[in-house]
Order: sequence, then C-alpha cells, then structure tokens
Amino acid sequence: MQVTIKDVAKLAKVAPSTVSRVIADSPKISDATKEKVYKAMKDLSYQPNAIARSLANKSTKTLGLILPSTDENLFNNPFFIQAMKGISVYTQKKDYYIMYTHSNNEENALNIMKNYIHSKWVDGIILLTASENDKCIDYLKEVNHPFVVIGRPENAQNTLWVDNDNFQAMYSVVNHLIKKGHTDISFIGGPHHFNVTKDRLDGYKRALEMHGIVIDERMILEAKDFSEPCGYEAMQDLLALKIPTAVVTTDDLIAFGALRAIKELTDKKISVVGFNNTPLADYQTPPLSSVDINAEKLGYYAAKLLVNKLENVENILNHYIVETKLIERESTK
Amino acid sequence: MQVTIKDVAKLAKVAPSTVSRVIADSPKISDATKEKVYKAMKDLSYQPNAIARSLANKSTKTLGLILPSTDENLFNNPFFIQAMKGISVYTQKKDYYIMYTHSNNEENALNIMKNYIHSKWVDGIILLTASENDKCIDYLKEVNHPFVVIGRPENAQNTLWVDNDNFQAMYSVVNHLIKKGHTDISFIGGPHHFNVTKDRLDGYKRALEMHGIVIDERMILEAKDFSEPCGYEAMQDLLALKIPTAVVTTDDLIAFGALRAIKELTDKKISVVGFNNTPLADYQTPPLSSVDINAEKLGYYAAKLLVNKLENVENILNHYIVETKLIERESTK
DNA sequence: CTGAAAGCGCTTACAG
DNA sequence: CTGAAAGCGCTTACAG
Repeated sequence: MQVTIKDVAKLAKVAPSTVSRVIADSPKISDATKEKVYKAMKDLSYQPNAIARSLANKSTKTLGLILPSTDENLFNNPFFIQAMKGISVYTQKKDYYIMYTHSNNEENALNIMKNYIHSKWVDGIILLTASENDKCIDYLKEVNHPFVVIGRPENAQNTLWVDNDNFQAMYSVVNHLIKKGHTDISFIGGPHHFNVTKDRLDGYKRALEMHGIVIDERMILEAKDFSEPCGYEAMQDLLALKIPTAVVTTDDLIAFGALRAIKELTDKKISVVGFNNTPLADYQTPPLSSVDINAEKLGYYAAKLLVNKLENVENILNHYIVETKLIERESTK
Repeated sequence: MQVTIKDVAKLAKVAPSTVSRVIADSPKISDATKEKVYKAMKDLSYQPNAIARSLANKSTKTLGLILPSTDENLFNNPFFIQAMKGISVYTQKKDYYIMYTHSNNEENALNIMKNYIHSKWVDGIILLTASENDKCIDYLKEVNHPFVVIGRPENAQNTLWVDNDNFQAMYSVVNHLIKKGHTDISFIGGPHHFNVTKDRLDGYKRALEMHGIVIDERMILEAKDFSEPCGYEAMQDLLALKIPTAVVTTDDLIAFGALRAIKELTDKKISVVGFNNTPLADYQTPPLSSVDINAEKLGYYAAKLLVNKLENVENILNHYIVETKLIERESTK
C-alpha cells in the first residue's frame, strides 16, 4: 500500500507535521529529529504524494505547453522538439513538470489553455509561437496568469519572452551577402502575420538601405506556408519576374524549395540562405547556408524566466535574446 | 477567488455532495436538482479543481512520456513528435493529460519514471522505444504499473504494445525488389540491439530465402547510429567489398547517407529504400522510396490501449499492429 | 433522491 | 523545537 507521512511519523515517533517540515527542510527542526525522520523515510522508502502536496500548496510545479498540430512545420522542422527539450532540461533541474497538448487551431488552443488554468493543473504556460493579435496572450493577460512566450509578442512590456534578434539576424545575413558583392537580393518570407517574418523583413530592408540599395517590393515574396512546395512556388514566381543573384529566406524548407526551383528553372548561379539550420540543410545540393536559431536554448530560457517568476525570483530583464549564427555552406559560395 | 463546490452548493441550495454527484453525472440525481446545479455552476463559472479530484479519486488521468534526448534521431526524424501528436489526439478525446520529460540515458529514464510513479503524478506510462533488456519495462512489470510500449517488447504476453509488423514490412520491400529483378540486395540496419532492427533483418533474410537467394552475411551491415554519416560510412564499407544492385535500410537518414555514398563513389545505379518516409525523402536526388510507418497512428493506439486498461475497458488484444506502406519514388525505379 | 461526515495525503498558522 | 488541529477541494460509503 501507499506509504504516507503518517507511517513515517509513527515509525520515527514524531508528529506528521514534523515529517512535513523535514521534507520541506525547515530550519526549525533539530538535526537529531531530522536524522530520525530521514531514517524512517528510507526504511519505508517513502515518497511524498505530489498531488496531495499540490492541493495543500495550491501549486503543481507544472508548466503547460500547447503545440500547433496543423502546422506542417511541426514535423519538418525540429524547432518544436528542440525547444521542448530545452524546456525539459531546465524544468528537470528545478523539479518542475511539463504537460503538453496539441491544438488544431487558435480557438482550440485557447480552450486547452483555459482548461489547464481553471482545472489548476498548471502554474504557468509556455507559448511556443506568437502571432498578431494572439488570443492566447490576450487571455493570459486578462486573467493575469503567469506565462512566457517564445517569440517577441506585440506588447512586450510586462510580458516574459525569449527570442532571437530576428532583425539583427537577417540584417547581418544580408549585410554579409552585400559585402560579397550581391546587390540583387530577394527575400522570401513565411506568412507575414508572424512577428518573426516581419522582424526579419525589416532587417532585410534595413541592410539594403544602409548600403543605398533601392528596395524593390517585387523582390519581396511571401510563401504561403513554411513548406518546400511553397518555397518552390515563390521562387518560381520570382524567376518569372527577375533573376536575382541571391535569395534570403526565413525557413530552411522554403529555401529547399527555392533551391529546387533554381536548379530546374535557370542556369544562373543564385546564392540561397535558409533559417533554422535543420539537419538536412547540410545534405542539399548544394549544401544550404542557414542561420542557426538555437531552439533548445530558446526553450531553456523560456522555462527559466517562467520558473523564476513562479518562485518569485526577480528576473533582471523580462526577456532573453538568444544568439543566432550563420552556418555558411556551398549555397552562398 | 477560487470558486469551489461549496459555493455552487450554497447558490443551488443543495449539499456539496450533491454538486459532486451532478458533476459525475450520477443517475441517482433528479433532473430538477441537476438543472438547479447546472445553473449555479454556470452563474459562478465554476470549474472543478482537477488536483482535488485527483487526490480524492487516487487517479490523475495523466499519462507520462519519456523521450530520449541524446538520440540524434530525435531531431532528424519526425517519429517522436508524430507519435506525441497521436497520443495527444486520443487523450484529448478522453479528457486525459500528458506529461513528458527528456532523459539522457537509460538510468536517467528509469529515475524519471520512478518519480512519475511514486509521486503519483501519472496513472500510466507510454514508452516510445523498446530495447533489449529494457530496464524500464522490467521495472514497470515488477511494480505492476500500467504501461504500453511503442515497439514490440521482448516478452510481449501480459504487456500492452503497438507496432508495425516490421518483419512483414521489410519482407515485402525485399520481395518487391526481387520481383523487379534484383538478386544482389544489401541490408543496412540501425544498431542491432533495437528489436525493430532485428525484426526487419529477419524479414530481409526470409524474403531472400523464399526466393532461394543465398544470404551473404557480408552484405548485412550495421550503421552505428540512425544518422546520415553512419549511413554513408556503412555504404562506403559495402562498396569496398561488393557492389549490390539494391540496398534496403531501416531508416531514411541512413538511406540519405547511402545515396550520397553511391553518388560519390560509384557510377553504378543502385536502388535504395528508406524507412519512416520523412518529409525530405521526397527531395533527395533521386527522391527516396521509403516505408511510411504511420507514427501518429502508433501513438494514437498506444494511448488507446493504455486508457482502456486504466478505465477497465477490456482490450480485445493486448496489442495493435499499425500498417506500413512503401512509398515508391525514383530511387527504386 | 439527498445530506452529513469522513477521508484522500499533504501543509501551516497557532500554541506551547 | 515540536504537536494538535484545521484546511486545501474534492468523493463516496452510510443513513435516511
């Protein structure tokens, strides 16, 4: 049967409350008593019941995660699983737990989140993506429930978030290309309602401006989705219009599609850069240069910010910026 | 403040126990009372506290998942995230929750599992991989805690599991190749301590035997890991020895490596088949034929078997076999 | 059909 | 420094 705090108390000849204090390592308890209790716990191989603890403490030490599920990117891009790993690494250190659920759409996500919160399962929520007018964020703010966002949210003040500096990341990629002599640089982004797309587009534009290159709006394309076929399609549209010397994209899958379109539709050499440095970037022909966004670290720091808040540890900043790194390969040589 | 069952009881002018029975939809309660209580619940927007419920019920309706983390495959192969999605889809239907943790090694996995169990967080465990002498399985059997395995375990009786028919899957791939005229068919498997590797190897051997083709042990290679470089290396070793007309592998990444070795090291046309039908199989040169193992369905049925057991619904069989399908592309044409 | 009471396994003011 | 008691928010025999 289940060994409880009472059994330990009986064996150690103390009160249950004393055992509880020993578990919490209360400084008020004498060392002698602690020893007695530790021994009894060991003899009975006692393990505290986390549920009972949660009820008494009004805290589960559990974080809730909601994953998109229609998003094709979920399976093609290791971002989510890497971020989940980073979260897990931090929570394990801090004895926190993680719950996750997949959602089909934003409304579904909101319901899952409400359920997590109202049923008292989770102490905090980690949002893995941020979009414009994010209903989840609005709700979490409204009910004032602790959360953190991976990706910079719209009203970043009073909100915990982690992100890459997407503006800077794309700025330096484009800057790098310009230094190599490129002037006709095109941009193929994912759907524009993602903040991440906007930030990277801004970085692209800024780099061109800084070098006095006129921005040609026709060279800025939107892939309908973070997928290979959408990348192919966008590149196809672009080639029908104009042949650039370089293309920056906001996603490896989009870049894979662009590479294929280039191979099939033109003889010109066009440099291509992806984002996320997915494992297969290295195995494209040519191997694809790509920006590593360090998804595991994004997850790790997201968990850290949130746990700090839950434990009332002051966060020096309400966000972390995780560094990016261009991994240069054949596609830009 | 938190709305409790007492507040609802007071407003509806009934006892808390009555409210509890209404929530559980007990047939003993009159419709009139039910109505009153429903109204009160709505007026107060009452949500049951899952933690309190769990404590009283001695059941959390939560399943625990342990993910490998060193495994390179974790990021390269969408298997895990797909299986996790399938699990989530089923648990959502049944109002169950999921917890996950990443582990670094088997010992770590065992500790995480023990913690899940002893702290009473989870009602059941889903193991995403099964290896020889699996310590987690041994432990779960020892303490008689409900669990299900994705992948056929060693002593399958009295154990819930889901899997593809890996023997059959590989058998029919090899059979298919033989029918196309191949007789020199090589096998490159992942590490041999995985049951899945053994089953597929058996299927390979059986198909050859059935057609009277002598098995040449030198044509059976082991990639040290489920990775592209290990596939490359194995193929390289093979080519140094003998040039087959076809190669079957147990993993797309291994197959990607094999394709690259073939391109670089020989002019011969060699057919290649992968496993898992990862999204990028389609974008290899040539596009890779691969066996789709339906990971989402594996997860879905794993959750189903386990939840049935927890709810005392009899499982007709202690396992599910999820169908596989060869997706044929250029690499075998 | 419904209520009062005890219990799930903890924690934590309050006393001493 | 330690204990007795009340409480966290539910459920469920037991009575009626």
